Amino acid sequence: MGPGRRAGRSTSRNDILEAARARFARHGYVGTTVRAVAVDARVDAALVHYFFGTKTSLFAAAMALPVNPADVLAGVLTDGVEDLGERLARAFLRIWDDPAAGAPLVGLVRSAASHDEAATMLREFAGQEMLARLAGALDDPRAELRATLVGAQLLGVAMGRYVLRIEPLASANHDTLASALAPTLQRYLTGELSPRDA
Amino acid sequence: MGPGRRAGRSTSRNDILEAARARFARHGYVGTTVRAVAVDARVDAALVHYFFGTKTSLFAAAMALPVNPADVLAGVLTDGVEDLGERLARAFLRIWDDPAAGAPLVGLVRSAASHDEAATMLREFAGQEMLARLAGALDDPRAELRATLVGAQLLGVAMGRYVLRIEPLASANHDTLASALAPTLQRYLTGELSPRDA
DNA sequence: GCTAGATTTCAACAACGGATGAAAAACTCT
DNA sequence: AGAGTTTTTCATCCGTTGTTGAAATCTAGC
Repeated sequence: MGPGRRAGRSTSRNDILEAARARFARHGYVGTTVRAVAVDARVDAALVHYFFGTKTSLFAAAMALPVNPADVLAGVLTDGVEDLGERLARAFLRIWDDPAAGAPLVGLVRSAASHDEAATMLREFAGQEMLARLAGALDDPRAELRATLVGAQLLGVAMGRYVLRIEPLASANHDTLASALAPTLQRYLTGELSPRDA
Repeated sequence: MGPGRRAGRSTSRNDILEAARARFARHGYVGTTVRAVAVDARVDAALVHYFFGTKTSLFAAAMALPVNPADVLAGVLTDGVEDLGERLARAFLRIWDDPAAGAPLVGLVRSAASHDEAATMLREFAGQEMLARLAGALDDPRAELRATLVGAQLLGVAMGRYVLRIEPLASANHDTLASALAPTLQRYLTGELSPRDA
């Protein structure tokens, strides 16, 4: 093709971002190469560096979410604690089932498993930001443990349904799943943690 | 040091295995290099290949579990379905809290997130072997969905407590956690999946 | 049309990773 | 003691990766 700018408006920056999101979601941070992203975007590898500098900042740019989950959580928390389990389950599934938000999240989780920087990213974000806020809304001596139990259940669904795609969980109906999860979350949030408490 | 065999009995093969387990558990398959394993084992990189051939078979050897979880599950399943949630939760935590079995499992999960071969390994093993057996013990039209819900909850605990080490889940007491999880698992196994079923 | 800036490829480098072949040293068995 | 086997390092190969510098081509403002 030869060097030099192409005629017309350039979509390269966006092509690269989309290709990067797909790669990171499928192969994680370490398993994704700048060159492979460039091939997917039909672009030279140097262009990736021209737009984004280093691989790490490309990752950061690609993992930027269209919605801020902390805001979604804040919205869910305003309506009190009574139906919280149900509303939480539905909001969670809605975000993850949306490809625009789901792909970066899958990439983040995949990368967090084997890349320290991504793990820190996820921990600070999900841990400090979201779990702390959830625990703050609870008013219970074991609020933090309750919040992490909720987090563990949702993380498990994220792994099984969206990352590993285990059937029939991966294809399960949105409502069916929400109904199954809601009582679990509600018990972790406000119910008796151990049967002997009753 | 110079080439040639060292005096006395050699522990190198085992040193390499232990170093590999630790590396795979911390950095996953892709993030672990044969050279780093060799350094940890205080051995030349070529020796790793001498003993284990390829990196993939080193991984397979390092991920071999001291106990077969499928057997543990079979044992748990013999005593009927009444207290199954409680027994399942305890057996799960017992295995993962044991370092000898826990390290390979953490390595497997970490690697599964970003390495296709490890993902297949985990899927075939946990999916076909364990979830199918669990579903088979259930006698319910939605047995498979129930089994994967149990799997998702346990996978979430594995990720949060052992892989990402999110507090206070990571340091939570064994019994406290088992008590909190047992009702969830029991409901997924034999309870009403959706509140409207009642 | 000229000039400044933006976009694009090419070529290359330095580091790293998995893997191999050869040679050296120790052990085993007769 | 000698032959064969096992363990060990060294040197090296070859492919891959992140990254950079230079040059070429297009667009925009004057």
